[in-house]
Amino acid sequence: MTKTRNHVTQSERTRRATLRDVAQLSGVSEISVSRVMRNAPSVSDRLRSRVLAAAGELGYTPNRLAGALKTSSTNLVAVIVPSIGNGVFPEVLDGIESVLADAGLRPVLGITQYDRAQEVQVLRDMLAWSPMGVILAGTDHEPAVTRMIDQQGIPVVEFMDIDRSPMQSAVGISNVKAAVAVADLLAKRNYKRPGYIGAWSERPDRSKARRLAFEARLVELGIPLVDREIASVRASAEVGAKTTETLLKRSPDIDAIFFANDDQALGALFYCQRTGRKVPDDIGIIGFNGIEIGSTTPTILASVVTPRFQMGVETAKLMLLAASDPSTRNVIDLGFEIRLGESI
Amino acid sequence: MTKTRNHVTQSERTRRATLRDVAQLSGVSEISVSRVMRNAPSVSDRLRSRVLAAAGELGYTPNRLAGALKTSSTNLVAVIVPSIGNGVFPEVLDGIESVLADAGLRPVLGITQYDRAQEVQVLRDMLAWSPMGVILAGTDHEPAVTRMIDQQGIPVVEFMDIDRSPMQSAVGISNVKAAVAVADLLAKRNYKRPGYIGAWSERPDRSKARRLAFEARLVELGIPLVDREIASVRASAEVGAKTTETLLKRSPDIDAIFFANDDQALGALFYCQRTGRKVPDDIGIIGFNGIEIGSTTPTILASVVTPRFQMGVETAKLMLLAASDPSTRNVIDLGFEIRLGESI
DNA sequence: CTGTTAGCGCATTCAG
DNA sequence: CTGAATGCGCTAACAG
Repeated sequence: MTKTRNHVTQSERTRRATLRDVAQLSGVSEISVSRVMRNAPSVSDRLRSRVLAAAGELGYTPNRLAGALKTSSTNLVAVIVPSIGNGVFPEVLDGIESVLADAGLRPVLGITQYDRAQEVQVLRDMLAWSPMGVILAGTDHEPAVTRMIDQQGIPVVEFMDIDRSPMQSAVGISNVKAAVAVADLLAKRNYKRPGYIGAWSERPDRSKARRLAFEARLVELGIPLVDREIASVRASAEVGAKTTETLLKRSPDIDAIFFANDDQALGALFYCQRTGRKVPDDIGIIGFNGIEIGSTTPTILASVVTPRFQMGVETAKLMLLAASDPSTRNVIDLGFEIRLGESI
Repeated sequence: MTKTRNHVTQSERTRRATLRDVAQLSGVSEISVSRVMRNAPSVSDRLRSRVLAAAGELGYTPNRLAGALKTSSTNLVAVIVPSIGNGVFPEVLDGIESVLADAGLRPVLGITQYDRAQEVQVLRDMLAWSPMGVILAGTDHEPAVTRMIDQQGIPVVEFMDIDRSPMQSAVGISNVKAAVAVADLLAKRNYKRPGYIGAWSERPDRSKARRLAFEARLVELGIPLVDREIASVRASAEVGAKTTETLLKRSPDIDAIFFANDDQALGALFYCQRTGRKVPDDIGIIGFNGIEIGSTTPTILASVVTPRFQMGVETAKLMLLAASDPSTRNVIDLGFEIRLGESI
């Protein structure tokens, strides 16, 4: 009669309800409760309602650890990004989360601080939870990353740039194309002495790839780069002002600057305003990312506008697709748009 | 001799290695492998190295689902915030993650879109994973939230404001004190006709509480609020410019505006600059949060600077403390600082 | 220091 | 449509 379970000595008040509790209260088998909770087919309405009543009474919540152990599949998605405090990743994450949430999936967050070794660590830790998929920033990873993901046999979607070929699928823009487009724009606007400013020692590498493409194109156009300045610290408006000052002091004849990000570009814009340099007459400024504030400044900031939220959305959609069809191999180029603004 | 496990029919190539595999290869018991993997005490160096060799060879990774099912404890922390795309939360999250990561804990992300019902849903879903703790934004939640967390008996830390009493512990600033300080500042600077601008229909409630405290204090000071404008959409610089235009058209004699956020305040600053209004001579502007760009504008934006990264750090630290001592009940007031800038 | 036993809570067989 | 048996992979609690 009574189930073989007499060690009910421990304080029952605090114990979480299980399938068995619901089964006993409603007088059905555990498996029937399981079926009801999962909305599995083949359950009579009568049984269903009895079970739901009992579950409600006990405040039963399925223990996903147990379910996942059995099925070895979870609704967790490992999302690994280099940073989160500022910059572009929060907006991408927002897009990712909005799609995942609608599909009943949960992002588990990992941050690498732009450190490839940390990416491996974080991924290893997350894979121990058997996530149903992995989302990574960039397409440049340690071999161990590829190996570990292959071994688990789960989908992976990489987002940001699509200049390298991804492990499976990727969503992003071509940084090379963007760099070329900016160089072409500078040429078209008759700038002759271009400069470049970056930050954070060009972490991640894709910003360096972008710069190299920019410089290469300038050479082709016959207006080679005059000078560049790469800050060692993270990008910010203040750093933008400082690097601009440094660069212009060293190479006063620079007539346009391409910035690796809008934070620095805005700092430069304000710096020029304070020091009486006319933008774009004395110096042209163009940034990267197209952050919102730049479109409201008295001199609207020129910038390469990247579709960050949408990038997250498409990334998550691709994850969903790959979940239902593991053979999915897509590369989605979302393209970019150049906001000309008034600073170039 | 051979373990009772002869259904090794399924493709072995793809199966993930388990404790048993490592145990068999290294010729020890499963529990010994377990102890080695967890760095448990009482393991001889010889055994340890043998096990590690075998584990390495097999590429063994512990399955945390199984471990967690057994111990009913995880290294997951549910982190639930209203939004992530912009604003203050990414920076707080950054602080949270940095501390959690060092402690071997992983944030699982939930986003509520400022919807209390969604907060309940998301929390319920996350609790099914038996997180070791919960971190929530704000101190205003559905009763179900409190009930569910109490029932699980896990620590919860709330961050942002500390004007209400928290479920257990909280980290943040007093929005009331901040509002009073701004009102006092306006009085001291001899502004007589103050206005207020907010956005997003005052979601979350704490921004409304801040406004009400601001208005109440103004009455005490004898300079009651002249007019206010609350946008229904999310805050942005563009919205800041528009709401400012609306407000000033309706109440042209306003001589200072307190903004619910710096995005709108910056938009206002640029708007005034474009339309020839002198800041702060014609109109004073003060924002909220102290975002970095505001400190580099030609007219430096006055703002209430909130310690967002540190808020995340202290929140996570409190979570760690509560994990080791469940009786922890702390409220940490991080305070704020008013950056006077040049706009007020 | 090392091993044996016995589940954690659920879902996949396979029978009725 | 419903149920009984079995084990996912790991680890506490005990031996030895």
